[in-house]
Amino acid sequence: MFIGELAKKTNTKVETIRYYEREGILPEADRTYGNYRDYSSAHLAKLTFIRRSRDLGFTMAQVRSLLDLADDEDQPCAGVDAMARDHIANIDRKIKDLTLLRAELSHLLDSCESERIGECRIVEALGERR
Amino acid sequence: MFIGELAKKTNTKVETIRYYEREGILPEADRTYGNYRDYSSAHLAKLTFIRRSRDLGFTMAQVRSLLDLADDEDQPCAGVDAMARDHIANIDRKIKDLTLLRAELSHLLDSCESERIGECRIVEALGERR
DNA sequence: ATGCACCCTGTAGCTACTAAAGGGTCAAGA
DNA sequence: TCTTGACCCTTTAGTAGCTACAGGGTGCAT
Repeated sequence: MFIGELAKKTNTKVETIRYYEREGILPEADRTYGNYRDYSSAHLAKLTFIRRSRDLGFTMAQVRSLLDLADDEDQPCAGVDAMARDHIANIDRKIKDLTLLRAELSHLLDSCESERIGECRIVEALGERR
Repeated sequence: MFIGELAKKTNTKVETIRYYEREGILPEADRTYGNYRDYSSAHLAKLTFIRRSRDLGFTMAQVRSLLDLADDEDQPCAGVDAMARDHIANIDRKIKDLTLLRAELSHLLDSCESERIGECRIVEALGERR
């Protein structure tokens, strides 16, 4: 299968696939006589894994670790489990920060009732030293 | 005031301040005889505004718009108000996405009870068939 | 005069792609 | 057979928002 087909099947841009190859996260494909990359179903599986993981918010470094862990069949599941837990903790932190942010912004909005920027509380509040 | 002091007061890295100047978002400072940047309290106020806005998750482009809006004292507050509302909508989207993500990951975790990676449901679920 | 903290410019690196320039390959249709 | 058009190739540079050097100069206290 050529790169365009693989791209379609995994919902990935062609350039991104070549980028993954350059980065060494996706193994190099065989080449046809005309120098086209020729992918196997193993490539399809691995790229699917990578994309799913990235979609879930894992960084490239984390995906690399996941792939390393997954490559050793006899390793305990615990490593993968730990990474997932860690990632959930990160997500929780982000959600908390965003929620605080939202409250602050919405508070600012409540205080914006004047007609001119000169009296705008939002502008004031953003420039104040705290 | 020299750049180091401004950096301390605004909790900003020195390099970041110079970057803001290069980007044209913070006006150039006067220079001393020895070519040191010499900042005024107007710079302090503007940088504080920029940093607060960035902390609230506004992009550089948005901060630029906010500054433009704020610079015209007679403009109605509505522009700033609209940007804040828009930003809140973005934040709500992000929170929603992260919450979904968290649910998915936590679901994966529940299914991880085997001893070996070979049977790890997380790895399977992510796309790797072994 | 010497040490040290601070400042300067310029350049390159980071993440995870994305785009574009300038070309080659291949199958189908006229 | 020739041409068209979709696909592929490599290389390079761009994105956001900083951050980190390298290789120097400045200013002040001892």
